[in-house]
Amino acid sequence: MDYRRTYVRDLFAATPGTEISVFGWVKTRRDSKGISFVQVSDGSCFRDFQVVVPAGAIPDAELAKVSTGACVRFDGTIVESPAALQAVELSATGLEVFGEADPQTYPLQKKGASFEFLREIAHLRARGNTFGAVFRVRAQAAQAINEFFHHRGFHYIHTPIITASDAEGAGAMFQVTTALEANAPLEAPDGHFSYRLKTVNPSDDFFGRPAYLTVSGQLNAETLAMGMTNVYTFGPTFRAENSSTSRHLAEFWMVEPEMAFCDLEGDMNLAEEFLKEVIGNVLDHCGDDLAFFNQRIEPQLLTTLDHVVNSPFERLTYTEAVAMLEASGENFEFPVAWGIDLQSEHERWLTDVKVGRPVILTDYPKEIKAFYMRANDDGRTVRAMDVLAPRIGEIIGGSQREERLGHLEARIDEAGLPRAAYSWYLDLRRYGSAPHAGFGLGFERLLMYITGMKNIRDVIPYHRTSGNAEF
RNA sequence: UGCCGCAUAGCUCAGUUGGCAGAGCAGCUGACUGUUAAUCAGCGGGUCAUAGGUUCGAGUCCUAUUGCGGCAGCCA
Repeated sequence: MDYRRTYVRDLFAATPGTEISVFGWVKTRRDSKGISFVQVSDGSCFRDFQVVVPAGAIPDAELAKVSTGACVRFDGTIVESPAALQAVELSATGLEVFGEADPQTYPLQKKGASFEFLREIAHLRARGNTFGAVFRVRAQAAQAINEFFHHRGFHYIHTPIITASDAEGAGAMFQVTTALEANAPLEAPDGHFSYRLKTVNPSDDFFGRPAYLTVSGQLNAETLAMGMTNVYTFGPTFRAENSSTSRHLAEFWMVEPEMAFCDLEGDMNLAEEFLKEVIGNVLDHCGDDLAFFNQRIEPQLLTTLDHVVNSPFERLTYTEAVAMLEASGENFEFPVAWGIDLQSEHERWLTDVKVGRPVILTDYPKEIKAFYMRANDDGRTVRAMDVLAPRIGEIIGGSQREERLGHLEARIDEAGLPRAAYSWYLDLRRYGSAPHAGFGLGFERLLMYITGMKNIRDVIPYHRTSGNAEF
């Protein structure tokens, strides 16, 4: 056995008469008198391949093991199929069952299960249509992201997962420590365990100081952009927010480009090109998977994605957006006024009702944005941008960074943050500072947009949320 | 964290005013020479989430707990 063999995705174009083997997992078996049909899937593509077992070709006792979920190899000959749904099929002469799946206990069935139930058996859900498609699209989108940046001369960098910056302002953080130890074994019979404190002195902790899981690679990425010009990170990110919504995870993947010699217009141009190219790439490479999502998950999916790829994004300032919301006549739960942070309902009205495609909002009030965003001359707004997408809301958040030392120090002071903790970040402005900009894109939110999946927990193999670290 | 909703067979769900626990699919047994979530016949399958309470009687009403989901906040 070797990875170099013919996969299911290639079998549909196999020449009749070819002797070949099909490796995979059984979706269904249909029996008629003297003949059986077995659908075999190996995850290489959306479709599964039909194997025909003629009368007497395989002993009944062996064929009986071929049930939904079993792992098998069928040997045989490619033949033209007399039926309409496939051009060719495998006429089986031999069978090896690698692993049976007891039909009495195997939890998956050919009829659909709810996504909530499948989350409980996440270790088995990659075998189904939906999650096979989700994870193929995920792989293709990740590939497309790397290609997008590679073709534009961006360097792929790796920023630290563990950080000592404790005040980046991007959200609650997970502390990383060896000072705490679980007392009882995790498999304690009563299911309870407690913690023991090994030290109360930070200097005795592993890093000699408080340390956390990163909430953003941006500040580190800026340091590499100030020397390599165009860089990006693509890696895991952590938020300890106790948020239980369909679009938040405690562990998620984020794409963060950072560009020297770039302003907010350049940043917006990159974000728009990025979304169009990555979505276009997935449209080109995952047609069967997207057709499935369009048919079973989100009826307008393909229309929407084509529209995104082919039409310009709407660009509005925060001030213009607030004026539109105020003139909308809508009765919002949270009233609109200049200076407020836009609520989900406001963003949804702008994207889904007013514009109908992605919207880029810029120049937010400085009070509701992070300290590192570049101040505008009006004294009250900053060069921030959010890309809002219909259905899912904010998908990208970015800004032109404050490159002027004095302005940045003032903002750090205003925010009540300790300058000393940012000495290395301030050094970038002290020595050879440059105008620069970048953004962060939530990879899972992009996948929700591309697949039409409604819950972010269903576009990542194993979701981590508050109260859930299963598998 | 707040508000709301849900919890009945392996899965998806019905269950009327409080009165014998139901269906489809899956499973098992059989039928059918080419099926496409095959079809047809038969069979088995339940601590109605947990703990209390009201009642002659609770899947159904009340309380608490647990789990799951939705929305909001936080954000990507």
